Amino acid sequence: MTTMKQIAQAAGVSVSSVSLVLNGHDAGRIKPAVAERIRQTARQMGYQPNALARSLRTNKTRMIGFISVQVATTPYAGGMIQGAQDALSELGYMLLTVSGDDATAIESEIRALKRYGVDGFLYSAMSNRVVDIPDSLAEFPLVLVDATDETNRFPSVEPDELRIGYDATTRLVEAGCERIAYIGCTEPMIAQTGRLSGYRQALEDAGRTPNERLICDVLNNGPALQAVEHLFDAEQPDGFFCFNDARAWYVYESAARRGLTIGHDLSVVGVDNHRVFAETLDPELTTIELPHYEMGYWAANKLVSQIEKRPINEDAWPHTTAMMPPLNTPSPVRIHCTLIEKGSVATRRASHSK
Amino acid sequence: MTTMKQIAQAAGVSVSSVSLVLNGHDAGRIKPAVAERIRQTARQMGYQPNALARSLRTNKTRMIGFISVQVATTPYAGGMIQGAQDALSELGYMLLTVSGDDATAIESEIRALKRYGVDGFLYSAMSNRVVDIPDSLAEFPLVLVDATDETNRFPSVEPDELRIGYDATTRLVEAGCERIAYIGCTEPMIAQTGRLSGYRQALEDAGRTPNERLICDVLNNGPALQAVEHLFDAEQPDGFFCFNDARAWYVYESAARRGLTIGHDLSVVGVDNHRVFAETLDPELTTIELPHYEMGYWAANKLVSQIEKRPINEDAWPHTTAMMPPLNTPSPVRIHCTLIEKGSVATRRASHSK
DNA sequence: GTGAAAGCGCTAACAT
DNA sequence: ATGTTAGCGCTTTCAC
Repeated sequence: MTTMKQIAQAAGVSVSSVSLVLNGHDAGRIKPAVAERIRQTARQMGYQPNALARSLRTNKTRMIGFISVQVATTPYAGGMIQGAQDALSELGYMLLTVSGDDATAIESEIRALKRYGVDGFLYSAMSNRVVDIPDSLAEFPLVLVDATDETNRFPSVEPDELRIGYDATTRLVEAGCERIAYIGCTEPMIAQTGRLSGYRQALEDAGRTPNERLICDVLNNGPALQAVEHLFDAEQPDGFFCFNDARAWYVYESAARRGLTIGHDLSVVGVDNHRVFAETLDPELTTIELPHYEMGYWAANKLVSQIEKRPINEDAWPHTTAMMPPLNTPSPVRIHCTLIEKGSVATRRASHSK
Repeated sequence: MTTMKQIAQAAGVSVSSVSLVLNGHDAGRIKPAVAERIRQTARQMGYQPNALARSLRTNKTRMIGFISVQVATTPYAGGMIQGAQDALSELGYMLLTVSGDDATAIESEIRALKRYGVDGFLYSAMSNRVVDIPDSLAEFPLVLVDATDETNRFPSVEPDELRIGYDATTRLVEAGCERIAYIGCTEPMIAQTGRLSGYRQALEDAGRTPNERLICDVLNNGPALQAVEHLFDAEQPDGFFCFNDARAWYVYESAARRGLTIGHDLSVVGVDNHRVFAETLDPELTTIELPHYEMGYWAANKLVSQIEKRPINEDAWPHTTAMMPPLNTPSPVRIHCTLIEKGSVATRRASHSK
C-alpha cells in the first residue's frame, strides 16, 4: 500500500500538499501544475487512501452497522442487506453486518460495532414488528428497516401493511370472489395486525361484513395445513389472502388435494417473504412482493443523509421495477410502499363443485 | 468514548502501563496491585478500545471481507453470511459484506475492502460453481465458500456434490423406485455436474443402466414446468431427484395436476437451496438441506486460523443438528459434508395408474 | 502557494 | 516495575 508520504517524496512536495490535492481542497491553494503532478504520481503508484488512518483523524469512519435480530436462525434480512449495501456502496460507505438472537447478544454486537466506530446504525427484526431499541443506540443516528419503534423516537422504513391487506382483498373482491378467507399468522406483529385490518376494511368498503370464520391464523407448522384444509371444507372459500408464502403453500396444497386449480377454481393473493414465488409458484397466483431490497436501500439513504446532515437525495432511488414512493415528510417518517403485483387472479366466480 | 489516556490520568499511571495491563501483557512487568487498579478504573469508566487506532498501529484490523458474486440480484448468501458472522463474532472479528454482479463491480468492492484494511477474504458465488478469483486477491488470505477455485490455489469449503447425488438416488432406489428421473439445471456448474454424476453412479452401483431420457435439465422458468410434465407423461417416472427446490416444485405441481401424491404415489428427493421446504412443503418429501450456515462458519474458522497462523480449532464447530465433518487435511481442502435429511420417502413401489 | 507541526488513540521498543 | 518516546497514515492549523 503506497502512502501519501511516498507520493510526496516521489513528487517532490510535502504530505500536506498531497493531502490537500487528493481530497480536492486545493482550490487556489496549490498551483494547478503541481496539483496535476501530484495526481499523476498518485495514479501511477496506485494510491489508495488508508481509511483507518483517515477515520482516526476525522472521527468519521464511513462505516454503518446493520443489526438484524433473528428470532431463530432464519436469515430473512438478505434483500434488505443487499439494498443497504448497494446504496451505501454508491455513497462511499461500508456495511458491517451483525446479528443476534437475544438482547444480550445484540448488546455485545453493538459494543463491537462501536469499537469500530460506525457512524450510524440500521436496525431490523424479521418481519415488520414493534421493536424495543436498546438505549445504547439512542444517541446514534439510527433508521429502522421493516420494523416499528415502540417509542416513536426513530425514523423507519416499512411497507404500508394496511394497504397491503386492503389492496390484496380488494383485488379478490374485484375478481368476483364472494367468500374471501384470510390466512394469517398467530404472532402479534405489525404485519399481521395491519394486513388483517386492511382485509377487514376492504370488505367493509365493498359493502360486506367480514366473516370471522373465514379468518384463520396459523403457525408455520404441520397443524397449519390441517387448519387450512378444515377451512376449505367447512367454509368453501373462493378467494384467499395469505399472510406469506408459507401460508399460500398450505392453500396450494389443500387445493391440489381437492383437484382445484389456483387461478381457475379459486383465487389466491399472497405476500412473498422469501422471494420464492417468482421462481417457483404458478404464474396464476397473484403475489405481493415485500420490497425488502428497496427498504434497505431507502433506509441506508435516509441514514446517510442524516449523518451528513443534508437532505436525502430523492433521485437516488434504485432502478427496480418495484415502485416509486410518495416521498414525504419530516422524521420519524414511514415510507408508504406502493407494491408490485405479479400474475393474475381468476376473474370468474370460483366453485368447489367443479 | 473514554481513552487510555483518561484511564492513565484517573489511575495515576502512564498510558503504556494501561496498554500493557489491558492487553494482558503485564506478566511480571506491572505490579499486580497497580494492574488491578488500572483494570478497575477501566471498568468503571466503561472503557472500550478504539479498534481503528489499534489497527493503525498493529496493521491488523480483525475485519474480514465477505465477497458474494450474485448472478442477478438474488441474495443466496444469507445462511453463509450468518454462519461466517457467528464464527467471526466468537473469534473477535468483524464481517464486512460486499457484493456485485460483474467483475468490475467486484473489483471496486475489493478495493474498498482493502482501503479498510481487511485481514482476509471469504469468497462465494451463488451455488457451487467454478469461479475465477481476481488477481487482486491473490496475495491475501482467502477461503472460498460453496465455490471451487479454477486454479486450485485457495482452500474452499463446499458440499460433496457427488455424494449428494449418490445418496439421494440411492435413497430412491432403496425406496423401491424403478424409474428414477433427474431434474437438473442447464448451467454447467460443479453442483450440477457433481450431482448428476452421483445420480449415474448410484444407479450403476445398483446394477442399473442410467436412462438418458429420464434426465431432464431445465432452466428456472416457465417452460421448465412443461418439460417436467412431458417427462411425466412420456416416461412415467416413479422417483425424482431434484437439483433444487424450484425443480422440486415443478414435480410437485405436475404430480398434483395428475392427482398423484408425493410420498404415496411417487417419491421425491430434493436439494433445498432456499430453506423453503422445511417450512412449507409436504413432510413426505425428503429434502437434502445444503448446509450454508455451516459452510460459512467453517470457512470463517479456516480463514482466521490461516490469518493467525495457528491450527484450526476443531472443537469450534457449530452445534447444529446438521453434521460432523470428517475433519481433514492440508489446504486446499474440501470439507466433505454429511448431510441431513428430512421427512420420509415412499417405501413402496409407486404407480401412476393408481 | 507550500511546508512544518501537532495530534487522532494506540502499541512497543527503549530508557530509567 | 514504570515511564518516555516514536511512530502507524492521515488531516488541518498555522507560519512562512
